[in-house]
Amino acid sequence: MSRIIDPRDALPKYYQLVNILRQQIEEGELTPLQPIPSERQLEELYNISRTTIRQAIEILTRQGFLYREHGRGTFVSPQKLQKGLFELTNFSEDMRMRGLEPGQIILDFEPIEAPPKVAQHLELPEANRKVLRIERIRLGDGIPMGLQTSYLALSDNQTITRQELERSGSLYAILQEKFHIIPTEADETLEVTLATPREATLLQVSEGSPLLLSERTLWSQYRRAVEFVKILYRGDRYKYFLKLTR
Amino acid sequence: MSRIIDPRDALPKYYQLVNILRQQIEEGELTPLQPIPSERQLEELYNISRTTIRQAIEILTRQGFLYREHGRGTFVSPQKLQKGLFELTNFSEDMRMRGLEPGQIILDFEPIEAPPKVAQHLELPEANRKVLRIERIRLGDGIPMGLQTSYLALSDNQTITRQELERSGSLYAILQEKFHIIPTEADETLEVTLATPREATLLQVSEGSPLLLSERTLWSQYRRAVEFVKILYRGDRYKYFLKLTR
DNA sequence: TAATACAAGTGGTAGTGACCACATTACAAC
DNA sequence: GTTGTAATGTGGTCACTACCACTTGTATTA
Repeated sequence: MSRIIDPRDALPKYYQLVNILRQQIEEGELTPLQPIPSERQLEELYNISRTTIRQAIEILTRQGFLYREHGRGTFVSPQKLQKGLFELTNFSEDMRMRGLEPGQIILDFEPIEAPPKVAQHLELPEANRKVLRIERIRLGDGIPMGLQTSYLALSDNQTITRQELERSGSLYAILQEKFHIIPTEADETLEVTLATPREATLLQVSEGSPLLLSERTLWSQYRRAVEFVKILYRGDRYKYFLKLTR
Repeated sequence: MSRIIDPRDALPKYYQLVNILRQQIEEGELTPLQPIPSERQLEELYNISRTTIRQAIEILTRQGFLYREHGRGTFVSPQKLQKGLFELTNFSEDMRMRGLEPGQIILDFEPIEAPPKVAQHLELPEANRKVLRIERIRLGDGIPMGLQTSYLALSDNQTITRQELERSGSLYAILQEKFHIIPTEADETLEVTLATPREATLLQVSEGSPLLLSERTLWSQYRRAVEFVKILYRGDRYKYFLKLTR
């Protein structure tokens, strides 16, 4: 990582500065509660305009790395506020963040007619309710963590094969690389349920064990509903992390 | 709500524009999936600079009201993405959003020595571990929804009385009005547990019923840990809503 | 007819300059 | 010593300008 801003770089200058500052924070060069150089000083340091600098600081502030105090300066956040920022993550990322190796067992992979509830969440027209149903056991270090059922709303010319999913492991990666669909927003609900006999067997818990049920509707960058996904997490193994801001 | 930007207004211009646009969206004057006027047109319309306009649109975009497409324009989000934006809410706000009348029964209100786990989350020094413990049953339309235990880290000169809490109902309102402490960020975890006999009685469920356990550490605008709060929600009555972005 | 090139309009990036609001410090006046 | 004040430095707001990247529609060309 370079420490200067290169105008010829394809990366915008403000983003180059974001990277430089974040690196300095992560490497401890800038330490928590200490002020970073003022905006005018950064102008001098990197030979870029204040507009650009403010754009970079705004991003790092929103991400929780920095905080500003009017009239005093811009400061590095305590670590507590730096990591685990609330972001839209998929299961694999989630597991890796917890230090576990993600894995999966594909139980089902077939196109079906969407059930009413799924059709409603995906806002499918009556005419075409074909969705791809994928059911998987999700593993962390080889141990079942959750049972995931995805319903994908894809166009007729967008197809995914079971082999692709087995190879890649991440649905989101396939969506992005193959169809340029980027998951940008999601609605999610969390609630408690009890394991049915089938769920209990698959998750290796006893029948009636408490589970954490997450239901999520995923939206692409074009504001189109892409996926409705249900995940049943083992109540004894899974804890949900959030970071809230106002 | 005025439809023009007043330079003499104490409110910054970009924020006045935010209000104008949001009102137009909420009143249906700007409809979902339709483009709003381009940045150059807004310059003409309101006689403000593009810098200011972009600042306003950036806010509405982040809040989910608008989305931008490079080379095409800026558009109003489908309703789905407008409401229930992910924000830090307190119990009262949460209940009202669900159309329920919030209520409470105060079970405990006393200063105590913080238990180790609480002290750790609040990052209390060994020397002073006094916290205010408040235990409440939270009601929605008179029915128990959750059992909440708060631990407040207040300075010696910051005191809250039980009467104040009974009158106001909202701890956050008191913190803000009396001490100018604004809750800005929080870490939260969600998991599943089973009701102990005491919890079962208080929540009017049977012993061993599944509950949703939320643990939250709250931070002020000055990056100081203010509150550690545990809420046990009835598994059969409560569903947690989120909106995720990336 | 189909492919290509161009022009116009959109948001994205960047610089400059100005002034305001707020916090802190140093210093003078009391 | 305490108080008030001015200077300085910080982030916050705003205007104006320029050019780039991307999308779309239209005209041109093969």
